[in-house]
Amino acid sequence: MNRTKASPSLRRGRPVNAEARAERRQQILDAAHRCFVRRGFHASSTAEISSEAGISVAGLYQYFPTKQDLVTALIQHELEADLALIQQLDRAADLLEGLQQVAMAVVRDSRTPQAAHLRLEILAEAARDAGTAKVFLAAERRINRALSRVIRKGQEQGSIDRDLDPMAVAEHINAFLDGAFSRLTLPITDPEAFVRGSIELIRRALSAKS
Amino acid sequence: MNRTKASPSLRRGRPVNAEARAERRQQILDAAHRCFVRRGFHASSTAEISSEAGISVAGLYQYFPTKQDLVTALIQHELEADLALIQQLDRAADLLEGLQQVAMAVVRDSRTPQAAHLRLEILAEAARDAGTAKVFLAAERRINRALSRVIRKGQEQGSIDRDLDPMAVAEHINAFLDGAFSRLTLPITDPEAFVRGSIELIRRALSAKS
Amino acid sequence: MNRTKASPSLRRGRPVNAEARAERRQQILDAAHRCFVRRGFHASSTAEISSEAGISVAGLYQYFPTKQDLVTALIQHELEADLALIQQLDRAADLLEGLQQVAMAVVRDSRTPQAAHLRLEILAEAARDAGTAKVFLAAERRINRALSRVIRKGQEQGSIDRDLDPMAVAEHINAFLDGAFSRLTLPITDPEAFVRGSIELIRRALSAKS
Amino acid sequence: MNRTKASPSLRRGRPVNAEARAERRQQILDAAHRCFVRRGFHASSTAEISSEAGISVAGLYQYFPTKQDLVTALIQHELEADLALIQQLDRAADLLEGLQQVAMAVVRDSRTPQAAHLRLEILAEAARDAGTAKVFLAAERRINRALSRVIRKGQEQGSIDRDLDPMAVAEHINAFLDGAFSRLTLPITDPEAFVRGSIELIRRALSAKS
DNA sequence: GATGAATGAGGCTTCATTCAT
DNA sequence: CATGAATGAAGCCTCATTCAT
Repeated sequence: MNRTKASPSLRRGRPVNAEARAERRQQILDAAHRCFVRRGFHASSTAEISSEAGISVAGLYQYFPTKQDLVTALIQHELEADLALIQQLDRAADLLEGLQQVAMAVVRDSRTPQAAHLRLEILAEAARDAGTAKVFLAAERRINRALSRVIRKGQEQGSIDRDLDPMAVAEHINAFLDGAFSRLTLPITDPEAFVRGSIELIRRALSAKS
Repeated sequence: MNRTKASPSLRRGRPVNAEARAERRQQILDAAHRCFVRRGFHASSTAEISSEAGISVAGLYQYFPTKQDLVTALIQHELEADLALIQQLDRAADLLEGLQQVAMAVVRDSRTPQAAHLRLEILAEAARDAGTAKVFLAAERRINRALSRVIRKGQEQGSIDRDLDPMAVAEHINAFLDGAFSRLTLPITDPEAFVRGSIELIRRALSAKS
Repeated sequence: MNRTKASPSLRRGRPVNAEARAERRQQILDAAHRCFVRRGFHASSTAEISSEAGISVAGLYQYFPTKQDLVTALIQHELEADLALIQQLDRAADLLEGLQQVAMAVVRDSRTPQAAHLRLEILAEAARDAGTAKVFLAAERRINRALSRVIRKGQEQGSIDRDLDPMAVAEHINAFLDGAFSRLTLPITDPEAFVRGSIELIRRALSAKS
Repeated sequence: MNRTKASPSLRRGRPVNAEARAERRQQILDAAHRCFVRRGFHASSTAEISSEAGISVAGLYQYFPTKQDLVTALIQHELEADLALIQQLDRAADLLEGLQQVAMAVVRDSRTPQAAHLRLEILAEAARDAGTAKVFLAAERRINRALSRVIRKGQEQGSIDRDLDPMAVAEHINAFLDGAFSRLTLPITDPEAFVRGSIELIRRALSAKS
């Protein structure tokens, strides 16, 4: 009866296959990523995802008790990747320079249209589902805080207008970038030029008046 | 030549009631709007939509031969409403003033969160489906042209920097506004302040340097 | 209330549009024929049939109160055509010669595969539905009687064995021909040779022993 | 090379129970058989079939991914049974004697009207659907080859005319028997006498001239 | 008489999920 | 732990049929 849960205290060290488990979990998340990017959250079936992950459907349910849980986990995973991206800006001397560099790297990445699509799916899911909205806003706050730190640095250097409220500006830039990003899902003529223009407008908006 | 259409007065049987048909069609689109806003395109079933429209499922299919057709029609309808919104700017003396006014009116409208959600669904659907992307881009071009006209007016008045390319700026503003708009689907503290901030940043980006 | 049926005695001669009605009816039967041949009875929808007939669906229901009625009418029509075919044999001097001629004419007709398909649909429908079976057997009896007359003529001429029972032979030939006919629906190599062989075997079966 | 299939004993999870699967599959085919005989292929719904098989509709789809696949499988199953029937003739010393015996056994079997009905459904489906036609013709060829072997044996014994082409005769007999068989779906007076007459005619057609 | 408009019932198929092995 | 097997509920769509015009 209590065999499966028997005396965890008797197990020394970390559970035997925690590593393999985490690996499998990631494998599923990757497969889900590919599926969601291809067809969206709702149009991707558990069968499709598990097949893409090279696992049985029932197996999937041992890692995510619900499809919604899988969706949520993937969203969280994705949002963390976004945070990592923003944190790259910290390394750049100048916010706008850094933004430019990161943005150009992103726009040149062939996987960006898919990433942009996924971002839209996430925004839409947050609009539909209050739970997702909460998760999204929590991640958003961390990102904005990171971004505002870089902005403040820019203000100290003088490249960004000191009158601007760093946190508010962070929120707006974030939103703006989402808008610009959403265009990268579409077959537009010159994505690179488009992104360059976006960055340039942001620069104009933030730069200290003479 | 006109044999098949000759003498419509001779047409036997019950005449087509174009008016009632158009009305019913709109009634369905309205119901679909409500459903799509509530749950998104894919999670809304034809049963749900037709029930909301006060019609049978089979009846729905006399107006839209496919669920995707209904989705597309609704998207087109929505995009046209967006165009109308942009055209309101023409009436304002100044682009930025006009933008401010329209934006404030929008943010105060209680239906805006839903409209914003629908906008996200449309963007996501465009990312998924090439046909929708085409429809979207076509509408986008019309909107951008209208917006660029207003921008040019601003440049002539001197309120907008003459070095900026009106069409490119229109594209970016449009994208930026989408990003800002997407935040209105979320339970943020002060939407009005947020939008005001967005407009202010756009003003800074566009305004002629002293 | 009794307007539609009002005083038929007051109408002189035949009802006003009996002719037009019969024409329309035939027009529908022809359309149904084309549809049934293409997809069978059950897979052909009233919408498809009426569209093929250039009429509204509701219009169809004024001529055939039920789809099954239409099917039955078409079966009857088809069976009568079969009877007419058999009666052509009467004109030939010799049964086997006549059979040969009719069969060759049939096998060379490009519409024969379709006719053969329809014949199979009719047989299958008769196997499913007792009502159709009755209709079918009634027509069969008339055909067999006609055929047996020709056979008797052949016996009198000496070309057919006098020991054979004309009616029984008619039944068997009829069934045999159905079997041979059913092969003409399939993409076989040389239909004409096949039919020739069939007739030849029948000839051997019937011919008087030396 | 055999990496993916390596060491089946290492396969994790519940092992496939091939036996139970085959049994269930047959159980479904039997149920489908009953339904198809009752109402034909197109009028039998998946709900009806699965209910008759004591399985859920979704369960049905684990064994046959499509209704058409089920139909095709059943057709194939049926055609193989026909082949087995023909192969019984091999055991008889004389073709015509054997034919007589098999035919009498068939006509006395109470399930024959149903089998005959199914045969008609198959022929009709082959006329409708090119894929089925191909399957049908392939089976037909095997049957004809088996039949022609028996015929050749008859020719060697002298009971069958040596001038006849065994393969051609096989084709015709097969077709003729289909025609005769089709009559067994109908409420005719004396099926046994009818079949006896059919065999007698075939005997006359094949027997060596004195 | 003929058509447009509407609909309940039902068709095939897929889904997320469970459970014994 | 992982899989095979099963399923109720639901999804989209089509059908034969009716009825007001």
